Amino acid sequence: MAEENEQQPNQLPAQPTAANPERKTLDDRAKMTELERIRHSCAHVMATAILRLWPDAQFAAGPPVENGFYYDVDLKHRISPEDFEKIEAEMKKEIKANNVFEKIVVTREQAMKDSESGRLGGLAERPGNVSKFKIGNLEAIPEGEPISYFKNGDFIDLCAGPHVMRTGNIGAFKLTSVAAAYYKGDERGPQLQRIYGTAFKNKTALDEYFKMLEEAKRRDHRKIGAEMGLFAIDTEFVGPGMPLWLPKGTVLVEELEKLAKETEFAAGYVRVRTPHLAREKMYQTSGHLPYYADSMFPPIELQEREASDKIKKLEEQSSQAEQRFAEVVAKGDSKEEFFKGQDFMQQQHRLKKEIEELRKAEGLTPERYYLKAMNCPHHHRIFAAEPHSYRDLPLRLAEYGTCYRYEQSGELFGLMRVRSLNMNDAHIYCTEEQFADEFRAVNDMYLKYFKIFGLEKYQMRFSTHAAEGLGKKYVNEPELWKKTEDMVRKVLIESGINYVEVANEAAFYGPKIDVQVWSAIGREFTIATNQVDFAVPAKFGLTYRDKDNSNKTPLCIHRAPLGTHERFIGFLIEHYAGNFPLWLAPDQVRVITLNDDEALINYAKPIVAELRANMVRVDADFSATPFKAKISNAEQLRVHTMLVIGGRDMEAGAVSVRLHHGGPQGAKPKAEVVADILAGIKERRA
RNA sequence: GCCAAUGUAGCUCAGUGGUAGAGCAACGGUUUCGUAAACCGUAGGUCGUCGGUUCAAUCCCGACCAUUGGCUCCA
Repeated sequence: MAEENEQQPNQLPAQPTAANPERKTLDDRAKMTELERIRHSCAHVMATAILRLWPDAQFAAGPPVENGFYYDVDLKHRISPEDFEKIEAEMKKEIKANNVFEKIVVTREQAMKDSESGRLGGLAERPGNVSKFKIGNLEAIPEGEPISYFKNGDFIDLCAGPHVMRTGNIGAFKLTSVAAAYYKGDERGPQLQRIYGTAFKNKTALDEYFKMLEEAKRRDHRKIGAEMGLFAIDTEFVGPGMPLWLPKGTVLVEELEKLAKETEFAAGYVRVRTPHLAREKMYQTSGHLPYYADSMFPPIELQEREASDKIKKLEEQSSQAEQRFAEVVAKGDSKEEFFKGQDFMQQQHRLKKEIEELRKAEGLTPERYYLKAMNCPHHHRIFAAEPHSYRDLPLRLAEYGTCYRYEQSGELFGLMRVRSLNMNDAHIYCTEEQFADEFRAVNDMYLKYFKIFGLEKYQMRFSTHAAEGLGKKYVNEPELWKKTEDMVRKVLIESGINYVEVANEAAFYGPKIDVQVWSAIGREFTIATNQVDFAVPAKFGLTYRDKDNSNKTPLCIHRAPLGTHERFIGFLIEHYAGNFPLWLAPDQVRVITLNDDEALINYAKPIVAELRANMVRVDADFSATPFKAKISNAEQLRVHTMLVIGGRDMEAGAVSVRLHHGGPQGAKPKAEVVADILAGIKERRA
């Protein structure tokens, strides 16, 4: 299904994610590296160990993954990290035994029989404990493909291999975590326990891996964000997933917006602004509600229309009945009073029911407003606000729009996955003839940005629809799908962009191209997106007047090359490990005097003033604090450029430059230094 | 939302069934120094929240909230 282009060396190969293990072909398996074989074998050893401790365990799938391996197990006992030591001890025994991984080719009938007896994925036959997941795996093997077992010691597993020769070939391993996972990744299916581990050729490589993880933690955007005072997430008062940008983080936000505004202005975009809310009708019309409602915050409901006199009258009667009932209850407890009370109660009940029915009949359902989860419908209404001629097209509407998405609680992740987000959004309305050029221009813009940020490790992913999703996941326009997908593919091929094509991942309104990047800890994210929309403009009745005086529906390109501030900045923090280039650095320059000598301060002050007058983010440390400490403070803040001033500099009309992480650069004439700083910012030097 | 782990001062972390400590940061003072951390002192905590067990809970138990690692989902 995934059709792969040639990979550039700087791009990662497309990999099935842990979530969606594509069934490997025998060809793929033959290509498994030695490390992957070690890890796959280690998964078998782990299963062996788990069975010795809990013989009734049922195993599903246990492949090698990017940094190790896992095995999904169904087991009554909840495996927790406390159990790891026990399991690892059993694993060590199995490795020490140095059992051979023996391949046994069998018939489908034999495999089915061994599944039913519980033998597969077990140490022995387990009557009454059918290897149910192995049956599922067996059924997934195409007719004609050979069926094999791998056996180490008593453990026999349905497995196509390949493995290492002996369990003793597994050099070093460690169990790392336990998680819930659905069988075959299907939410509706049974939930299994997924035990993760990792394995390497030897202990040194294993230690190196954990050292690397520690390194990665150090550049985690959540850690650096706190250290540098970039953002805060106040879950108690603001809410989870809704970051607050602190002053220094706001610098990053505004620098990115500045970059986007300049770039988009040059590319012929116009800017618009839209509210954060819209009526329910907006999302009914756009078609988002049926596809997207789960990801949106629940609506704000307003009672806008007034009820009819008839309802008002009934409501009055109802409240009177309620009052009388209360009076009766308060008065006494005679039989007569009791029945009277019953009457009022029944009366009220009847009235309420009648009122409810009337409200429904009169269409008095409350008016609903939704927080916008995307900007496109608003932009569509901007298009609709004025009549358009083919001469106006392409019309490129840009906005850093604020959106709100109700992401599931377990999905939130620092700045990378949030509930309030600012999107580098724009919608390009164009004719079919203009489409290819516009689409290409958008791709060029991506590449321009990536160059500025030195972004080298990314993957372009072209997501197309799947026929079986038409009318459900995707708008039911089979011909339009084909046509637009062909157009996009053509542009991609023509512009020589390397990409991976993935079926059944498109937006509901059209195919898209996502740019995937990886966070410091290896998690994958879409950093930018570019989508074609051939469906929604028509739903809003958007048209332009063409040359032949007919009304036509424009195509729409959604694009967000800088993604969202939240994710993009989260990514940049990790990309630069907090050591931002001068133009982005929240603290660009700090002027530091050797001591608090008045002459030095008087020499330094005009330099600070000149830089500030040129919009440089500069501050000064003229304090009596020991000089080395002043340097250290500035380094810890990650101030990009430190201008150090002592007596020698003053006499020479110079300043000594020190760069964060770059060390002392020596003394230079102050005018030269100032000019260089200003140029570096203006050029957005790396 | 699901599974698991975690939650002690602004940060990094100790700690105990008898109502809490260290380093850094902050604040006050001393210190006058050429490229990553001077010295002394002060202040700072309902030990995530709520409930339970107990004479007594930060510690044991439960629920909830949040974060983290995964799953599902996604910019």
